[in-house]
Amino acid sequence: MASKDNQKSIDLQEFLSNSQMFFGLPTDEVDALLSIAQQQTYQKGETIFWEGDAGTGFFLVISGKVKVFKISPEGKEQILQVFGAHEHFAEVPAFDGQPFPASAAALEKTELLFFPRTTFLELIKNNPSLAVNLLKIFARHLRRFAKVIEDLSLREVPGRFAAYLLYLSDRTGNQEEVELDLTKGQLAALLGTIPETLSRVFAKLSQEEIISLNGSTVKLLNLQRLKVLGGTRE
Amino acid sequence: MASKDNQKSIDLQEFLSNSQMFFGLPTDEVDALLSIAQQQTYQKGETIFWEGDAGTGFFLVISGKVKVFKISPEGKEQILQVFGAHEHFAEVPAFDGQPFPASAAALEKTELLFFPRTTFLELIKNNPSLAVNLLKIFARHLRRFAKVIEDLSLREVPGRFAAYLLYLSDRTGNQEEVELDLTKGQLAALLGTIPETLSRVFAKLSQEEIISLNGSTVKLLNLQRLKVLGGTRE
DNA sequence: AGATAACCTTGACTTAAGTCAAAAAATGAA
DNA sequence: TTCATTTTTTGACTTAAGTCAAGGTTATCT
Repeated sequence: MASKDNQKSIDLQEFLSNSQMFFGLPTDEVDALLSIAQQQTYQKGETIFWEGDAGTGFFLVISGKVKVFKISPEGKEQILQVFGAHEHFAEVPAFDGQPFPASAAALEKTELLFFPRTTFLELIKNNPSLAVNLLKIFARHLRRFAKVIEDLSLREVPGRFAAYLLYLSDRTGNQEEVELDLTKGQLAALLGTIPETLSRVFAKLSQEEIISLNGSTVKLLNLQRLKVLGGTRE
Repeated sequence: MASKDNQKSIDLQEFLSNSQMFFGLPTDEVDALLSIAQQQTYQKGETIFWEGDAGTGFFLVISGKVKVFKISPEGKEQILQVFGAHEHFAEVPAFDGQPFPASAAALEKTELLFFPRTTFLELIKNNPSLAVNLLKIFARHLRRFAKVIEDLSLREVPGRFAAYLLYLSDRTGNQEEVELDLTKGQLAALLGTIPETLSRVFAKLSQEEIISLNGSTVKLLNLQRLKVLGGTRE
């Protein structure tokens, strides 16, 4: 019992030290953090917070997957980002104390660590390296968002989809095939479209033998044409 | 002569101290900065940097107006942001040293101060308050970008335009009318559309007597309906 | 002022992508 | 496995917004 608990807390310690946010933080600070952080569990589909709620802190994903999204009055959803294990989200409201700028929900059963804002702010004050970590995180988010804006405004759905496949291929280093980590519906919401449209894009690209689909595995049959579609600018 | 130069440098000192970035910075540091910053002048339409160029520093607008934008291979432009006097841009590449994520050009004759990256990084290291300032700036940009993404994905052009008018009205505190600070073409690029479409939206809203247009002055004839269109959520 | 260029509007047309509805697959719980 | 729920696909249709081209307006420079 006691040893199991101990094991678990050592895991979390590693988790924190390996996260972007707390990288380089002294061990005793990490321990202190852990005693304050609250572990939370969400079931698939459960809401973590709604856009407009008071920004009381930020979250680190221990396991599972979370979407951060905006939703229109008509019910259309735009996923801003998906976060998996070791990643954290809602750093901006935790930093500035303003309401959450978007909503968050669990895409599957998810375990989170919640860090209250006050703890977080004190920690930043006492650890300049944390401020630098946070700056790096914000900088990365800003670059990502700039790309999303570009995609939504300057590219059509097949191009966005192709770019996403190339991104997955790049991440895993596999030029042959990629594994979709989201349902088609969620993927549609991430790419700024709706399931019907994405479905037709799948059909078109399959028919043109640029990709082929087995379950959630996408074979990249024609990287050349995929790159043209995805507009590999480099 | 000498007194004129002196006068000018005092102005710039004030400029720096009043900018978001350098707010609260000790006077001697500001002086040191000024001796390193390079003053630059750009004519209307002139490019300041291109997306992909090495991120060598950031810019503070002394006078004039600058657009930061992305452009598609087909030539469609999406303005990410417009910066006027007292505002600064390209902080992210200055911070992370990666290439500029977008291009920048002068919308009118513009005077800038350029701060080389190296100076900037040293300054951050020695002034924790500067890191906090930068965090605030990044946080604000992230919130803005999240809204832009929402607009592009979940709203149509009339809604975006109405939201923009309401934003101008809010900024100036004038519920009766607002002054457009961009040409229609630039406004179209800011709202993620093209001049023809924006022109038709103007026509439609004028015909429905929601707004009326005199030169660059837009009278807000029906705030109610404008708010419905602009989707004032809260 | 007059001329050149930049910008804006309008019309006719095309097209990407959304809507709605129904059927087909896939998933998961009993 | 079987049934029920959820997800995905497909078809027919609509619509917002882009394209192209022509005219009209406004601004700018000498």
